[in-house]
Amino acid sequence: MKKKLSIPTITRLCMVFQQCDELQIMGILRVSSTQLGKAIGVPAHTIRKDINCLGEVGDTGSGYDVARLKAHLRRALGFDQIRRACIVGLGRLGSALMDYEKFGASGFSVVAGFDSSVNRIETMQTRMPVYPAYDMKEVIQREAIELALLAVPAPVAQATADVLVASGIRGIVNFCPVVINVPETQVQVRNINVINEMRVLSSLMTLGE
Amino acid sequence: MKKKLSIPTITRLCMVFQQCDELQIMGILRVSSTQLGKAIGVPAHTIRKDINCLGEVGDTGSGYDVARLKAHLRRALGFDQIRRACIVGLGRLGSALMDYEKFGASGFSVVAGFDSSVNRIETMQTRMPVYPAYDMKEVIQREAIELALLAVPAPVAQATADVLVASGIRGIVNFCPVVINVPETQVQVRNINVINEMRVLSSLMTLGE
DNA sequence: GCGTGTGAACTGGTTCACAGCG
DNA sequence: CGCTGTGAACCAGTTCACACGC
Repeated sequence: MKKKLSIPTITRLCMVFQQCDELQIMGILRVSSTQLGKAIGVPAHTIRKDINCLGEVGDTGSGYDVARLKAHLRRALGFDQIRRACIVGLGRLGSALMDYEKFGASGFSVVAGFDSSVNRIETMQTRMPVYPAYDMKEVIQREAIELALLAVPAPVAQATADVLVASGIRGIVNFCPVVINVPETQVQVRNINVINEMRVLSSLMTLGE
Repeated sequence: MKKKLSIPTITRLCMVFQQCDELQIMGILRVSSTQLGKAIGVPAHTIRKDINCLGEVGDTGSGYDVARLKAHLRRALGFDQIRRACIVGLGRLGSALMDYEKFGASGFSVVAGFDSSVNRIETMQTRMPVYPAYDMKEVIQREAIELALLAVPAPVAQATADVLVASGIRGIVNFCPVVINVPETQVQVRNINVINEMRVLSSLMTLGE
């Protein structure tokens, strides 16, 4: 029974996908909603509802076949093709991301880095091509890059995002602690705001729940 | 009219708090819900509802006094005292976080770093004290550290979290792509999962909305 | 008229309960 | 008997609409 996927559902299904990967590596063939729920920290009902959105996948009475579940998720979430990505802003965070080797195993291929400071680029020892900011549009189009990890200083975040949009990028993970404005029909955005998460955490700590 | 704060509400209020800071720096004294909403990317209704949870704060008809609003938020969210934090795991991400100077201006004081690799610690040039992992409990208690940024490799995340809990930590920002289990009544957790965010983004891109 | 405060309506996601199958 | 699939019940957060004050 196919249904439209809500964002919380998508988020959880992505985690289920990850779990399937790990289960497969461990050689486990079948898994129940209870086990999945435990692994990703949500009740079993929720998992079942979520998985149901993809149509019937489980064998009633005996859980899910890991390989089959993973295949369904791959198609439903669009993980068939690997996505070409770039990192914009090579300060501490940007270069940490550049060194993060897990991208490859996750269906992403980070093929370029950009920074406005030529010095920084020159002193950077890396196997990934790095370009000055003014080449952004050209490189993104030439390399068919679909998504960007935006890790520039907050004051230039919007301007940089504008260039990304003009370059035809389709998705942005925004690490800057400001809201960026993009045409929502063309470009998807996810925000990761470390300071805000810390503040929320701090509030939860004082509120005691 | 005081009400209990939901997590989405807290998240937005933290962003409003941040906005107040910036407005103050710019010397702006008053702000409307419309302006705030635009700045943090949510409709004005929502902002008003959120702010209302703190009791009456705005002057009917003429928006909010920035200083007063900020003061209310500070008290309601518990930003009076600065929180002592530590960074656990000094790989690329951990050390990037260590260099992130914005913490100070945000009410946090990062007073220690921990890593299991002694080599890494020795070759690290930094003004922040860095300790081997086996000193974690002792240092956390001695330094009265309340929260931790957990950036260790995924396989040791749970074990490390257990030590943090045993050390009496009160909050964890978990950067590892696994769910960590902690006694929820004592310790608050917020997860930041970069790979999962990228996957969600990718799904949204294929689903075209 | 603009902007806040707030109760009422609504929407949609989560939780429950149970039928059905291995 | 355990586990999935699913319709129904529930609940929470969001959105709306309007009264009141500047």
